[in-house]
Amino acid sequence: MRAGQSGNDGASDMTGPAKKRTPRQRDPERTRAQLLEAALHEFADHGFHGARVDRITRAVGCNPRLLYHYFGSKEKLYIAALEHIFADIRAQERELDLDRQEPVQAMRRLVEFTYDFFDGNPLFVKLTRNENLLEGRFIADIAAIRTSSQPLLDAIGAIMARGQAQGVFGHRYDPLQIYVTIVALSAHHLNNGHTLSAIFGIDLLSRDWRSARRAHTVDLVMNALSGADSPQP
Amino acid sequence: MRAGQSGNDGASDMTGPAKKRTPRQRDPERTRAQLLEAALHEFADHGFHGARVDRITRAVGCNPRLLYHYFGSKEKLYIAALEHIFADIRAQERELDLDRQEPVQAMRRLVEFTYDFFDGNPLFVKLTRNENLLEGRFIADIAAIRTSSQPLLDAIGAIMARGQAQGVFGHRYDPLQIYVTIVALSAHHLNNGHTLSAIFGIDLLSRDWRSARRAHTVDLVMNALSGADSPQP
DNA sequence: CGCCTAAGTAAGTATTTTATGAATTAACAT
DNA sequence: ATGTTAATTCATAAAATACTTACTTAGGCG
Repeated sequence: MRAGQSGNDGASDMTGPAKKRTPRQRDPERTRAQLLEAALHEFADHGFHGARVDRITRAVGCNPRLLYHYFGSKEKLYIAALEHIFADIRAQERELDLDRQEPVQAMRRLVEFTYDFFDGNPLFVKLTRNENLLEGRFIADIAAIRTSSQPLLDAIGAIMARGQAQGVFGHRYDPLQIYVTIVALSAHHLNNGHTLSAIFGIDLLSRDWRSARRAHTVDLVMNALSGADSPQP
Repeated sequence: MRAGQSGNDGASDMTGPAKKRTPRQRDPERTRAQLLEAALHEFADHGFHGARVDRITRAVGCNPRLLYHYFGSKEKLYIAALEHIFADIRAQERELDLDRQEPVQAMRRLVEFTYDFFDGNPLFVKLTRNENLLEGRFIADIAAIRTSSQPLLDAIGAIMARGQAQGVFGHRYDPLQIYVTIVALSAHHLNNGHTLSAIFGIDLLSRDWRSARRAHTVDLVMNALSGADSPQP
C-alpha cells in the first residue's frame, strides 16, 4: 500500500465526503485484467442484457470511464470476455494427446476429460448459454474458434477406427454425433439444472448427483461404442 | 393534438400506413391471449432482460397500458408465459401411455416422443434456457410443475424392470439418469446449436442434421439399455 | 334511454443505464 | 526538469425503458 496517502491533501476537495481520494495506483494491465474478470462473471450471471456495466466497474472499484477506455463499449467487452473463455478450452484440449493410448482407454479419457471440463468451468457453461440465447451473434466472429475442432473430430474418428479394427468397438458412429453426445451427457444437467431440479424435486447440481452423473456418462458412452450392434427396428 | 376525432384526420399522420385510427375492437380475451402469445415469442427470443414490453405491445398492436391492465408487470407477464408453456408439456406427456406396450417398444416410443417434443417446441426450449439463465428464479413458484414428473419416472422404472425381467434389457440404470440422458441427447444441440455450429462449421440446426440426431439418440438409448453390462474399468 | 363499468387510448414521467467530453494526474523517456 | 503520453477522475449528456396518470369510448343492464 505504498500509494501516496499523504492523505490530507484530499482536503482540497470541495465536496463534503472527501473519502477515497486514494487515486488508484496506475497499473493498466491489472485494471484491464480485473475488468475482464469482473465482466466474465457479470455476463455469466446475468447474460448480456442483464449485465450492468456499472456493476462491473463497482466490482473492480474503478471509474466507469475506464471500462470504455479499455474496451470501447459493453458489446466489445462482452466479445472480449467470450474470446477469453473460449481460448481456455482450446488450450486445455491440446493437452489431451489421445493418439498414443489404447482405444478404450483413450475414449474413456476423452469422456472424463470433457465431463470434468464442463463440471469445472461454470463460467464457460453460462457464457455459452447466453451466447446461444443471442443466437450466436458474436461467436462466429471470434477467430480461431474453429482451429482445433477438426483435429478433435479426427482424433475421435481415429480412436473409433482403431477400436473397430481391434474388435473392441462395435458399430461405428459419426464422430461429430459422438462428440455432441459426450458433451450433451456432460453438460445438459448443468445448462438446465434449475428447471430440471424444480421439476423433479432433486438437486441435480449437488456434488453427489454430479458425481453419479459422471459415472453414468462414462458408462453410457463406453457401452454405446462397445455394443455389438444397435437393436434393429 | 386532441387525438380522438373521427377517421379521416389520419392525413396528419406522417407514416404511410395510417391504420391506427381504428380504435381496436373490444375483446378482452383475445387481447389477453395475443399479449401472452407475443410475450412468449419475445421472452423466448431475447430472454427476460432482453425482452421489451414495448415490442410486445407493438406486435399485438395495442396500447402499452393494456399490458399492465392485464398482467400487472413485465415480471408477472413473464411468469404467465412460463406457466403457459409448461402446461403444454404436461398435457402432451399425459398422452404417452407407456404401460401397455412391450418394454423395448415403450422405451423407443418414449425416446422418440421426447426428441420430437423438443424438436417441435423451440419456444419451450428457449424459455427454459432463459429461466436457467435466471437461475430458476420463477420456475419453483409455478405450482403443478412437479405434478406429473414422478409418474413419468415411475413409468420409466417400470419399463426397465419389465425389460429386465424379460431379459431384453441388461444393466438397470437410475430412471432419473436415463430420463436426463434422453433429454440431453434430444435437446443439447438445440440449446447450444449456435455455438456448436460455429465451432464445427456445420449447421446442427438444419433439418438433415436434426434428423440424423434423432436416429442417433434412439440408437444410443436403446443400445445402452439392451447392452449386457458396462465394460469394466 | 342513460348510466356505469371495464376495455382501450393518449401522453407523459421517473428512473435507470450506457456512453462521452474534457480536465487532471501519474509515469516515463529524453 | 520537462514535455509527452497514457491512465484516471469528474460531471453529465442522451437515450431507453418500465410503468402511470388521466382521459375516452364501447357496450351490457337497469
